[in-house]
Amino acid sequence: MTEGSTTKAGKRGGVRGRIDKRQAILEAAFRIFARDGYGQSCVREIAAEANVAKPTVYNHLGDKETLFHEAMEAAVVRTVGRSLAALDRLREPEGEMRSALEETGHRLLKSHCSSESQALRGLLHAEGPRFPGLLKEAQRQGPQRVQDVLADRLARLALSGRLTITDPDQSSEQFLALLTAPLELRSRLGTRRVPDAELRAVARAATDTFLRAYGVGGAGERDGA
Amino acid sequence: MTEGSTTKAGKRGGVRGRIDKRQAILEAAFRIFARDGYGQSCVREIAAEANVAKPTVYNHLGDKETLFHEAMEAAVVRTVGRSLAALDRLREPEGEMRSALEETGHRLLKSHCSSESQALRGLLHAEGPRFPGLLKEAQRQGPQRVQDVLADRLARLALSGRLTITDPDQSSEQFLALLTAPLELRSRLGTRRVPDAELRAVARAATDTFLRAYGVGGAGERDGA
DNA sequence: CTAGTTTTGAACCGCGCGGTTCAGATACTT
DNA sequence: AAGTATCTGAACCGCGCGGTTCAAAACTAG
Repeated sequence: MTEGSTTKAGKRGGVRGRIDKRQAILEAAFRIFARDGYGQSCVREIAAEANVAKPTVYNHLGDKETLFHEAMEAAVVRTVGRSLAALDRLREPEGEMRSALEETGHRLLKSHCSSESQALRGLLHAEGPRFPGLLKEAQRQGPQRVQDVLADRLARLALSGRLTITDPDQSSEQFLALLTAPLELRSRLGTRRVPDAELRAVARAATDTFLRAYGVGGAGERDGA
Repeated sequence: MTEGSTTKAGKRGGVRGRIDKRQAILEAAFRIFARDGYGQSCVREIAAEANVAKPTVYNHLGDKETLFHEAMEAAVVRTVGRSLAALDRLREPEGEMRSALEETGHRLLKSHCSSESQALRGLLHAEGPRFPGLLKEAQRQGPQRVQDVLADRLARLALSGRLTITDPDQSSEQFLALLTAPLELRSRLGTRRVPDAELRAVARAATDTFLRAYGVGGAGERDGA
């Protein structure tokens, strides 16, 4: 990525043909890989999905492996942005802690459950062992970054006396755990679509527990309603 | 493992044995599938791993798909037992709540991080979408069962006044979330071996947070030491 | 021992894959 | 206009796969 516009940049694209083939190929590749898995995907079909001839694929990306590698990296970049954006709500939240956390959680979950995110995690899980470098990178600038940024936010909130956490990294890890882990089972490893109401419920439950443990006052804010 | 002392030595049999070929094949198949993924595995190699001729594989299990299906189901059965066993510690725990939860959590994590469990989850994640029936069954009698049994235990503890939870199912879900989710990142999706000390730390942190939220007294037991 | 079942190795088949080649079509540049 | 870089379709190659066949072997039962 980042070097997309080297030589052939900046054309206006007709609906067909002159768009940046490379990106079209990478997106199509990700779709096919996500659907069939790496081993079951064939380059032919990827080319078809991208509306491109097979040699074109091999011109832009020499190899099925590097095609996969590149398609995955692109997907990581696309995905991580949405998760990080969800955390913006936590910088200097105005209302009460509960609603800020709950909404942040809900946004994180929506990003987490987007079909692209789920497909990405599935593929990483599936082919990660065969692409250790890719896996490491993806984790570092994906979930790890989200967790770090959230830790920063939580630390600020603790400093301003709105949370009673002492280890922001651990709290961040655990808040994310309370959010995402339940989805594993509920979405059947990403196979089932989870209705938004359920996401909201999970976010609410996570926030509840988190505030019970780390809300101001130490006793947590028991919420009867 | 477990293949070392089979009963092949009973007769003058050479290298090949009279063991239940079928099980040997299933175990070998799981090993190869786990290592290479479904699409990249070839039956030839599975047969070799099982010390068996290729037609024998097709005699016992007619098809690569059903071979996979069956191997996975066997692995599920093998795995779930270990996790359920870890929960035994929670029936009428004698000491304090903290140590019981912590040790239970640690055992669950050890089971969760066993190479077989990790491989199983990886394969489910990888090929689940192509085997929806298998995925559903595996989830139902795997994680779902663990979560349900834990909920039972927690409910008993709440009833006897040792926890202040109101929704055992949710608490079970969240305790498991606090345990397993952090491992996703730390083990790099099961690629990295996590040292036992780290498992202990995660179990401790999970227990800490859980008790802060649901320990007796509502305020949770803040534990300095 | 005989009779019967299972396992074995090796050869075989058809197929679809990853990857390449090439001549011709297409689009941008000047 | 010509010139250049790219894209295209189709054919092609070699290979290894899933799956089968078969006759010889190994083992079991009686």
